[in-house]
Amino acid sequence: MSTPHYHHLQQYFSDLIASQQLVPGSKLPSERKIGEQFKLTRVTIRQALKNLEAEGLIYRQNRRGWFVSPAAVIYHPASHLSFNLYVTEQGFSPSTEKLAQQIEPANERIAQLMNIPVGNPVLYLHRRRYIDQRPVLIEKMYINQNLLPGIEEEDLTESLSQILKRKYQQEYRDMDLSFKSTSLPAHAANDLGIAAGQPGLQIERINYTSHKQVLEVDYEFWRHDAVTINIAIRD
Amino acid sequence: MSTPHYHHLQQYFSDLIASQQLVPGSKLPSERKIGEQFKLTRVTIRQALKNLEAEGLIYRQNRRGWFVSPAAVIYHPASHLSFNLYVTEQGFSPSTEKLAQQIEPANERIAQLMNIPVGNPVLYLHRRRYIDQRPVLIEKMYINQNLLPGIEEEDLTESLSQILKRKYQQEYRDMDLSFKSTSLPAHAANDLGIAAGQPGLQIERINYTSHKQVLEVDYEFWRHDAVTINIAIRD
DNA sequence: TTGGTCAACTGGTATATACCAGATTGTGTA
DNA sequence: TACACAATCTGGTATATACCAGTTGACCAA
Repeated sequence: MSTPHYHHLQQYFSDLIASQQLVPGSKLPSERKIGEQFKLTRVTIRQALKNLEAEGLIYRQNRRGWFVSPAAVIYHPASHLSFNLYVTEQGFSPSTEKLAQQIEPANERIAQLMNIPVGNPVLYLHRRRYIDQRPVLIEKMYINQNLLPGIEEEDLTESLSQILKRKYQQEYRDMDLSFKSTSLPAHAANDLGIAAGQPGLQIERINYTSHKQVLEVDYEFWRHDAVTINIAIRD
Repeated sequence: MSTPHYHHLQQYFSDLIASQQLVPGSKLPSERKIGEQFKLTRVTIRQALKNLEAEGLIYRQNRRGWFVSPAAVIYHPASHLSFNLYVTEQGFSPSTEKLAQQIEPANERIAQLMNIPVGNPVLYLHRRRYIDQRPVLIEKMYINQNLLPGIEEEDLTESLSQILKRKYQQEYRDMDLSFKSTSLPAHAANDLGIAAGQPGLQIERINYTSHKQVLEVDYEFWRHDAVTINIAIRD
């Protein structure tokens, strides 16, 4: 067994995608069909498909099939551009869905960051964001409502940075970012409609006002194949 | 089948690790042993182990076994600290191995970035870096030797930033960073001694001199469980 | 003590098979 | 035409089994 069978399969689909005989969004044949064609069992085929998934070339929808991944969007956090803006600029179609919005008592971490007592109310916002109808990102944010009175009355499917600018004459400035490549936790995988344990990218983002106060703490859970992060460091 | 069997197994090992009954570096029982204990087949066990691997809790060494992952090191690219420094500061023991060093003709991308003709010589450096004896990172760098005459005579297992400072009175300043969570390409997986297709983090880094010239282009391939990236954006 | 050989052990790859649960599709009825 | 329902298709989970290819450790010979 010089090179394993699944490797040939990987190469086969990889080539089809590279040569655009399979275009983003199109459906692969079912695992059983591929099995007939290549005389391989589903175990072997799934190994190949999972590897392609890890490469970011394909993705699956539960019990619907495997699909070719669209190109990843480039996320440039330092630019302070909103999701809607940078996704649109790159030729994709963004949308946002609010899954939950409520006033919550601050947990320890949030309280410490926002310099408020533990248990004080913060605005919790839970959103799902799409690129071309594909759910790619779950956001869970904690907003310092002391700094943004009345924020909970806004349409929070809108871009937050827009609301900040329009209503509060504030802009995002300093931020702390933390990235970790790891599988998606069950809650995020569920929200994205994918099996738990699939690879993902987790981001923690802390946004500050121009007066060094914590405006918002943001946890993002991305499909790993949906995004590339670019940052320019300028001293 | 309310919750799948592999999920119980995952929880079991996850708990053992969280409660430190299994400490970083220690070996899990073999897949067959686990199978006997839990009356499950290897297929099911491997599903659980692969999920734990994706979470970053365990990793494998080819035909040696599964091991508990050490804590991830925090990489703070904007700090300009060398690998040796930040790894040491976090209580780990770094080491570096030079895999290749040669003068190479610049490819299109490198040439364009460095503003030199395609095919002009650049210094190519290929290193493997370890944390506590575990290979975690493959580096492939292209160095603008026009800006650093004689660089090829230095000990290039050393920190490059040290050499820059000592020999050339230069320091890292501006840089462009690009992150992508994807599986490791075959060459990097090989160099890390792991099976191709395992999850990883790819970084492209372009380092500039204080005069906006490209000093070095760096491709990094990290084990995904070995690193968390932190960046502070300050306008 | 050193070096080599070999058996046992490990994960890696693969076949064949089965049943489950959600998604889709087609059909027949109201 | 609109709806309900059943058949079918899809990936998800799992068993049982087999052989391959590096790794390790024990043992023996030089």
